[in-house]
Amino acid sequence: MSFDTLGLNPALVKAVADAGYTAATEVQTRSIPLALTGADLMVSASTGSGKTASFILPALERVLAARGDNAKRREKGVIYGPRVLVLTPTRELAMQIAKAAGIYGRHVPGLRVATVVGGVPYPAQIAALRGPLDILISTPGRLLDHLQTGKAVLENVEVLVLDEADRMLDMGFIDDITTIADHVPATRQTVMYSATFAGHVGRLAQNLLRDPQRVDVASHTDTHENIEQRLHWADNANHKNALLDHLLTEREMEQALVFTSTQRDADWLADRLADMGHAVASLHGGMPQGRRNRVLQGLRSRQLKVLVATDVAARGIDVPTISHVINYGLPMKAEDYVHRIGRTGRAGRNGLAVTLAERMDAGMIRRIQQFTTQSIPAKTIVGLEPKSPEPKMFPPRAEGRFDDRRPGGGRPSFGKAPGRGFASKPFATRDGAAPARDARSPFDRAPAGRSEGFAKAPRKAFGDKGGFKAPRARSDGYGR
DNA sequence: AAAAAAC
Repeated sequence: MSFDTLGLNPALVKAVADAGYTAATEVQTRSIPLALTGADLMVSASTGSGKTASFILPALERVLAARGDNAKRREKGVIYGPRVLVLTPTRELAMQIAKAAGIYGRHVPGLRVATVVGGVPYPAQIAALRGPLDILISTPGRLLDHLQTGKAVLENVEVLVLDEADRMLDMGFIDDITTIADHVPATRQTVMYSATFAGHVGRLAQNLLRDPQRVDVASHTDTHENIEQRLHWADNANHKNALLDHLLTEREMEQALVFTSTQRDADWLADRLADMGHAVASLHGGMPQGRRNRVLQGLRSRQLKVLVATDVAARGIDVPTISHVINYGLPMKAEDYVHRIGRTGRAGRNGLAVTLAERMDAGMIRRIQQFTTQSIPAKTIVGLEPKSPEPKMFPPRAEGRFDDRRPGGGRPSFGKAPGRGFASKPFATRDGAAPARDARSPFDRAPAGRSEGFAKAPRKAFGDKGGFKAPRARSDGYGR
């Protein structure tokens, strides 16, 4: 559906068109008209579904509608605080949403958007909170800090948006969110986004929302239709490294996001890859915020080809040129796998999500397959086949939608064109391991001409790699 | 046993 039928101000429709979007996504089509009525909303939408615009556009609509009030508000010399407050779990997400607000709000005269997140100096934030403000995007901790010191005023908030509510609860923000919500007028509109509304999130919704409308666009069992998933079994860390290097030097590799399980592994792996000549940096919560910002900027500007990150990057990061997501270390929760792979295949592009697993990871692989009710097809790369037999995997329990969607059995493998699925062998048994070089996939082309180990030719490296320490667990001395 | 987030 087109944006101009959603009831949005032409200034917003124009900004959306300027940004290159023609059609609204499902979550936008369904939630924007509801949001414009002022109703409370519970929205479950998968990552990359255009979620941010679905709450930023109605927020901007409200800002536009209130333009007349602003002169009055500014005159009085009183701190009014924002009209719209958005809470997000991570700092990067907050800044990304702020950027989107700037883009969609470019034709909104005098729009003021501010972010309040941890890890950055206070004075600029305090100044921003004091000035006239339309939209405030914040992580809970720092905002609560400002509330306690009286620097943040939320008594004129009209719209409260909770993005990634399930994640914020996972991170222990329940009390912070409740306290912040207590500072916001009860007459507000509240919009809550979450992958699920079961358990704690549902209870929080009950406490914060009034007669909410529900918009269910996607569940975790839905396929990312434009993301091809693959599994490579590796004998050991050495083998995993060789597979990784192969993937990173594929011709189709535009930019890769490589996930590790720990901060230490992220630094370590980025350091090794830099030594190999990759334009790489790491990203994790243990890094100073300034450097986190620079790294993300390096990824966006495409100075970086490879980003090695912890799950801080699992949600929200929206960089359309990420062609590969590689799970070098598995996530701790199956749910996080779904968020990780959603970092590729964005803005209508195709993406490849490759999981490198050792035998000890078989349990997690099984849980992921169970969670998504899909199996991840196991593949091999010529010259890099695992020497030990693959773990025996059992098919995930097929639930309703799984069968409903593909009556013939099997899942689409890449894109939507017929005949691309692996219809006859939907499960990753040893027999089901398909040849790696499958010419039907855009990611499968002729071998790069190298069968093992890392590339030796030095290429351009990115950023510093200070503070690197080899992890004790890695005594196998791969590579060199 | 991880990561994230306030100082």
